Amino acid sequence: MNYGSFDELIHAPNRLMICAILELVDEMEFALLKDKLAVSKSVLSKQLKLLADANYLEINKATQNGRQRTWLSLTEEGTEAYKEHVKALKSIVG
Amino acid sequence: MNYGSFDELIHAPNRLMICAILELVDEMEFALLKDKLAVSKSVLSKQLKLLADANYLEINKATQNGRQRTWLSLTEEGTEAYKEHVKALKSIVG
DNA sequence: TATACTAGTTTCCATATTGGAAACAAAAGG
DNA sequence: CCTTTTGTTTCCAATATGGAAACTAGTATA
Repeated sequence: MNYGSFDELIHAPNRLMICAILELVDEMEFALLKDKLAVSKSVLSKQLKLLADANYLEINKATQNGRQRTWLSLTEEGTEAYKEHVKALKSIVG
Repeated sequence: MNYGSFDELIHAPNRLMICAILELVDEMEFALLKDKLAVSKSVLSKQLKLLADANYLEINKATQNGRQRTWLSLTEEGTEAYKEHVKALKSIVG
């Protein structure tokens, strides 16, 4: 039986939300994610960097119709870590 | 539909474990809980105080067979808050 | 080209959290 | 008394968190 692996990096409220959202929608724009979380852009940027540094998150920048956009998505490693963390959570809270 | 109420006090890893354990077993001794969490007594004492200050935890001291023992248990308010937090978690992680 | 705007990033700073060791307190036993 | 047991509180260092402001890069506009 696999009880999952508790991941403190993912557990923090904002980062848990980020992972949960990105796992569902596969990818999302910075600005939209910022609105969903209701945090400042500096805070979001820093939380994203933490996830990216752990190879949990991919940050893709592109220009569309003259607008700069940043797309976020979990890497495979990030998705796996998130799923493991969810397992761990479930084994804790039942 | 009730999505629960995310509770940062409960969410922190050690405190989440404390609540999860106490919700299951109803009450537990300080020393045993300390072993389960694998933290120092000062750390456990402080986390317990935080929960107690929020009226989430009851701390009962008694002397049994000449030994001082401290029993921990969630209050009704604590149990309720924990359950709400678990709901919130589940609504986040699916 | 100069200026302004958009979209994030990084710096700065203040506050909060976390953790263990050590000092302390209280109760019980010898 | 002195010691042991069982937590609590203090002390101190390390990390985390958050927003505002400064900064950067790309794009648009005059």
